[in-house]
Amino acid sequence: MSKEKKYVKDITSRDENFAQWYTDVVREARLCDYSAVKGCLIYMPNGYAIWENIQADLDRRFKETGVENVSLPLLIPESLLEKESDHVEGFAPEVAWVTHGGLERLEERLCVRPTSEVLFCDHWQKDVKSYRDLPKLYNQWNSVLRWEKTTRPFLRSREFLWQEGHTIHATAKEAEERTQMMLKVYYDCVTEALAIPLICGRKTESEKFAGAEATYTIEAMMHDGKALQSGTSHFFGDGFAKAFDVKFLNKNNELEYVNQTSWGLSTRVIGAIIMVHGDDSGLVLPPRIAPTQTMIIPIASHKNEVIKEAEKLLATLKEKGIRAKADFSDKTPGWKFSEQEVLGIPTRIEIGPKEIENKEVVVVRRDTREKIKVAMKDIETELPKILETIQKDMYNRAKEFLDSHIDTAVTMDEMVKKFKEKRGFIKAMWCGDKECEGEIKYATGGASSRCIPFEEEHLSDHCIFCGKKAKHMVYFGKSY
RNA sequence: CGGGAAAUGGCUCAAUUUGGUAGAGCACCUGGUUUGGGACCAGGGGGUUGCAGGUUCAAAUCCUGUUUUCCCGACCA
Repeated sequence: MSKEKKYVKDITSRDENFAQWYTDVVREARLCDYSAVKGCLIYMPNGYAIWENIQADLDRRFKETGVENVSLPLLIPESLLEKESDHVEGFAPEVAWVTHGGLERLEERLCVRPTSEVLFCDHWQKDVKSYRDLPKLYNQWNSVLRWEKTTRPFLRSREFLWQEGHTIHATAKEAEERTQMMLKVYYDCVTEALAIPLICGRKTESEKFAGAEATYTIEAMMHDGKALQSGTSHFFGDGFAKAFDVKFLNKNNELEYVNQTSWGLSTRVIGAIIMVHGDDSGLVLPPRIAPTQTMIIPIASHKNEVIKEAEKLLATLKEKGIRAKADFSDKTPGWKFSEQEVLGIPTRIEIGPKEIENKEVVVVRRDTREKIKVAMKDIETELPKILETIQKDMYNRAKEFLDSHIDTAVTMDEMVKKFKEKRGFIKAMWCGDKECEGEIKYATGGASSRCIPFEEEHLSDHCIFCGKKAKHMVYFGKSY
């Protein structure tokens, strides 16, 4: 990988300085720009279009499970935020406040939503009367604000775009099922559309969401071996319902509290796409969510014949539903090749006098740079196949990377040594104690528990830190 | 939030050490020649140096504050 030929200048080598490489790719691919306020991003067309495609894919999946979209306000009165104590405690350090309306000081300050559980509860408290009103399966696409200290484009910003789903149910069982169902939706979307392999499972007590009974997560591994929590789904039981008095009459005419869930996935996954698939030439986008799937590059584009053929090709591909563009500018072909690569466009099609003569085109894959000659008449059926192959190959390569960077450890010495020598995750047994979790993090220089997988392996009988009886197998890793 | 670095045209940087009124390459615009891995020639437009104060005859340069960015750490549903 380190010998990888660099076709694009101005991007730091990935293995030389991963953090700088990330920043360079974001800038060179023109995904976002900084604004006057720290941590508040300008999503530029290239970046926003990726998000729109992720939205479209997820939204479709949500609706298939009966979810409806709604829109709740931006502001939350302080008194409302304070109703659920764990929740406030968790979010208090990172909320921003509106204190004035015009020139006058407000009687009660308003927080800019860091998440909207309390707003949904407040609404449902009034709206829900009977078991016939349940379940409510709501989602909103919006942005939220969390006053982070350290910010990085997409990975951790103060304002970020996401969707937050909120549901209430008559029974805990139904809510718990919904929690896992939505995690599965995330898993399917991220693995299928974003070609990012995942591990998933339950968060430990100390890592779960403020106010939740259980938090489930999908975790991806970046190229530097660090974990990125890419989506979470929470089961609340009736904790919020009790705090907000959200009750309904069941069939026996008895008042009961509802059971609640919430789940979110943010523009952070764009960071994951960059760090899982990108290389030293820039972005590499999975075909399914790439805003442009193929860039037609006419060669010797001053020739009428070439332009005419390229235009015909463009029309044919668009007709077929492929997101195709053509670059008819007077830049040189070499420039256009580099541009296609920086932007991560999955394929380019080279078409020049030679191709026209032979009634063929050259398709070049972004991920492997493989050149494929395709007969002109077959391109509309061949290109979709090539795009599908790229999608699969990208997933498989990332999966291979993930699998080969997961190790196991039975003793602390072994774990510390392995974290020092190799990037990635380490599976280990754990007694369930918060203290051991903290000690492991300290001893390894920052590896936290990522999740307790749904299917645990038995590596030993004892907790890796304290040696007491092990309760769970946990994935540990350094994270973003 | 701590430690370090930085902020000069869209980008990368020079001029800062030793104060003297901002320069280059790339990008952009016009015309021409080019066109198979970031083309070439000629001409042109664009910045008072992140912001606010201070010192000085004079500040990109020195001082103070502040904002933003980057790197490392802490924190982070």
